[in-house]
Amino acid sequence: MKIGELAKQVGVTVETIRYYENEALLHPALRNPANNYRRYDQGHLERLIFIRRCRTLAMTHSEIKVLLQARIQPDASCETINELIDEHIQHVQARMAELKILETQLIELRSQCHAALTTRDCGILRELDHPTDELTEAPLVQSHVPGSQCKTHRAK
Amino acid sequence: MKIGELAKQVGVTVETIRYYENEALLHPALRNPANNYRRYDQGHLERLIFIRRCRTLAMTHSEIKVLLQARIQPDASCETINELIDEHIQHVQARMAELKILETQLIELRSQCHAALTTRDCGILRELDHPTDELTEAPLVQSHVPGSQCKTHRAK
DNA sequence: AAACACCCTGAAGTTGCTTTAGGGTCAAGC
DNA sequence: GCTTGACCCTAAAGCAACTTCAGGGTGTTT
Repeated sequence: MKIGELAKQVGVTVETIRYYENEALLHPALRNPANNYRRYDQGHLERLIFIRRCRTLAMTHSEIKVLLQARIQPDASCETINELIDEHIQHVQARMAELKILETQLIELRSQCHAALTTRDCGILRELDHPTDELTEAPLVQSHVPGSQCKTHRAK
Repeated sequence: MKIGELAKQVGVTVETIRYYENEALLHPALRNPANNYRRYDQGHLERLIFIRRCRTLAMTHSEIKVLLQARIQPDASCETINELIDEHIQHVQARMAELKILETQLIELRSQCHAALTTRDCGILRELDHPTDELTEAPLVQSHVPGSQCKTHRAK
């Protein structure tokens, strides 16, 4: 099948597929010598689905590469896989803990101003300017809580 | 003071300070004509601390610009600020909800394999290959739960 | 005068894609 | 035979918030 059809079946854009080939997540497709179009088979399809499932689980490309490697070595031990997933769970949990702290701080901050005053009297700005306490030694967290704005582009 | 001292006082790297100037978060510093070194005053220091406090609350640069703007307009209404913080809190909460789902899925996945088997028999790979159920329509979440690996580079 | 800490600029790297620019291919309809 | 529109190709740039690198001055000490 051609790249567009593969994209539709898996629910990604063709750009993503080409990108994965560049990243060596997908094996380079065979090309139709006549027009240089990529040609995909069932193996590509299954591998791409696997990759996408890993991505929905928020794994990085390098993590996915480890799993892909394990996937084609049926006699190897799966200990690596277990460890990878365990670590990944810990990442997620650590991240949630950070966000929980962040939420608490933001709610506290928000409570400093309820009425619509002038900025001169706004407790929020005041707090940001002259931190009273707990916000002081917070972990520096990734901006704007990435992921929440994620677009889940599906091929149309 | 010179850039290195400012960096030390606030706890960021000098690169970050120069970057903020480029981003127009910080006003361009005056330069020492003799050697072109940047020269900072108390105003810069306070503004930088303000920015860093916003960053620890995971605000984006554009959000911070709004707050910085409000900060120097004491007679304006602070409604914008309240709305900004409210939206920001919602982002954080949405992100946490996503991660909670992710965690559930990962734990479920992990439960497929307890012993160290060969990959051939590993329930995790099997699950990733042939999704049984719930993982199927998950939201696509940012990779590797960004922020958890954050280094909080402090000037030394 | 060498050593070392500190300053400068500009560009590239990070992550996982998306978007843009510029250009071929192919099937259908006129 | 030619246009139209859908689909394919590559390479490069953009996004966020920095970090890192390359290459080169400055300033103080020994």
